[in-house]
Amino acid sequence: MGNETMKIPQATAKRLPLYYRFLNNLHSSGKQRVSSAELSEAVKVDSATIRRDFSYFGALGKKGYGYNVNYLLTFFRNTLDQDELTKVALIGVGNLGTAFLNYNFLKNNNTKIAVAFDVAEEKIGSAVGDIPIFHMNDLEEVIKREKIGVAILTVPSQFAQTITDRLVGADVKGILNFTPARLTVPSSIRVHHIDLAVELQSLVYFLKHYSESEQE
Amino acid sequence: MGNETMKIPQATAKRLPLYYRFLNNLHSSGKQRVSSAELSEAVKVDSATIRRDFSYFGALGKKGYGYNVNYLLTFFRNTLDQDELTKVALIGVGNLGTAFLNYNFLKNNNTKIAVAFDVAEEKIGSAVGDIPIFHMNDLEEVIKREKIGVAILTVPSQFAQTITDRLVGADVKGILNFTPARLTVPSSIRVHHIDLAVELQSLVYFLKHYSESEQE
DNA sequence: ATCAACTTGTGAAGAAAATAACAAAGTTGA
DNA sequence: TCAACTTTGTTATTTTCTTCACAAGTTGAT
Ligand SMILES: NC(=O)c1ccc[n+]([C@@H]2O[C@H](COP(=O)([O-])OP(=O)(O)OC[C@H]3O[C@@H](n4cnc5c(N)ncnc54)[C@H](O)[C@@H]3O)[C@@H](O)[C@H]2O)c1
Ligand SMILES: NC(=O)c1ccc[n+]([C@@H]2O[C@H](COP(=O)([O-])OP(=O)(O)OC[C@H]3O[C@@H](n4cnc5c(N)ncnc54)[C@H](O)[C@@H]3O)[C@@H](O)[C@H]2O)c1
Repeated sequence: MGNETMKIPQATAKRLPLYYRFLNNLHSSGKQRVSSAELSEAVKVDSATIRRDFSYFGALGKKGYGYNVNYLLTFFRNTLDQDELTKVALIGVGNLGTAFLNYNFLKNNNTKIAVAFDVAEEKIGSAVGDIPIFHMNDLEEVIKREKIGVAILTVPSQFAQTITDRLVGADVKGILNFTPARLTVPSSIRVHHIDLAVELQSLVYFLKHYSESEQE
Repeated sequence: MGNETMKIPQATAKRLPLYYRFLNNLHSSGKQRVSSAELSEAVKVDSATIRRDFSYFGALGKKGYGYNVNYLLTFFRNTLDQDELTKVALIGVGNLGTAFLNYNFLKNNNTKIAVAFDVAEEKIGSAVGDIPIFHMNDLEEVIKREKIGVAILTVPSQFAQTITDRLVGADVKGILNFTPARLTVPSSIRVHHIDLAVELQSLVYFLKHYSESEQE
């Protein structure tokens, strides 16, 4: 109930960046106020869930009025630490890695891919955009020097665990893992798996076994 | 309880492809039997959850023994329809789209990206690997001709909804959406959102607000 | 044969998340 | 100023998912 230090539910935490993005859209389009019902339509989350999510941070809205877009936006910018930059390393500049380097994660964003690593000699020393590519030999040194806190893993899966161990040793706290490998890490390290093949497979499973019925 | 037509929990369904993949690994490495505890260590899912998941399909294991890898593998191959190919279309052959086309989703897999679409003239008519790139003008015709059931969306977000409407019109039943747009679809269509920016943001949020505590 | 060691499958409990429903408060327009 | 309307914040309820814990069956060594 508005206690900033209280831990909010994980499900809520995962929706916050989504809310933030849509509030930015609303702001850009000049909208001054918004109701949970409107927001619900835009982000496809039940309006009661949205009100509940917001309520963990206190009373952000006004009865009979809704939410003030500017106020909410400022609030979330602070809550999501949008003004504090988290530097990210990308390991494995292949198909997927290159796509991420080319993409600008920085739009309305508090994260930046600052450095990349690979083992392919022809890539070392070059850069994608303004992101330099280093050799894996320099991993620990560069990560510590650049104060990298998060790594994106896009290497062949058989190397994922070894590299993870090195990242943990270099004090990286969070890993976004795109390889199919399930990583073993100390409990203080947070890993988010994004398993594209599993996503596609499970979509197909749902289509075959749940058709003509509910949406997720 | 072993009734094949019963709908299993969604959370379970999302884990099935993961189990299948690891069973394949075990099989390849010549393992004959496996316990829920071993599997748990490999896929990072609580062993009770694994036993519960399997139990929705009946009694697949043996007390005191565990599970027979071959039997389980065959069972899941059927359950996941691994022998029936689902053809997939990819829309938007840019950074991300090209990475997916280059990647072989087909390994141990029942899905295949069969066709791709774009609007950039220089890409039309060419191919990535064996996947031809068509013009968006031909979307409906090609999708119907090729009997495409699933689409992967990797276009700029402002075009996502319009293209989605066309996909729905062309009888596509499932969409894997990589754009930040939240799509409006009839309830018979299933959409899985993979929002990479949100994943990165929420990872950062967890690191700042949940550190020194539980894993996901 | 016997028995200690394993490991499943599941009932029961617990935890987390989503949704319903509505009193209370504020807004809007006449 | 007031009445009709809107919309929040929250309490209660429901749903979904996870985990515990253990009886019961199976194995494998002796
Ligand atoms: N591309 C996709 O669409 C896709 C889809 C699903 C999953 N994945 C997974 O993502 C990962 C990367 O896929 P990709 O298609 O980009 O592969 P890729 O082969 O194109 O790229 C891998 C890159 O990692 C580099 N690399 C190899 N060994 C390394 C090491 N020890 N240290 C650092 N870098 C090393 C390679 O030089 C290469 O640049 C794989 O694990 C793959 O399973 C990719
Ligand atoms: N690349 C990433 O790392 C990344 C990360 C997160 C999200 N995304 C999202 O994925 C989507 C694609 O990103 P990208 O980096 O590949 O972009 P991109 O610009 O490299 O590729 C987009 C492709 O879509 C094509 N296209 C444009 N309009 C089209 C239309 N009307 N119909 C069909 N094709 C059309 C373009 O010709 C281009 O080939 C975007 O919505 C982006 O927000 C990408």
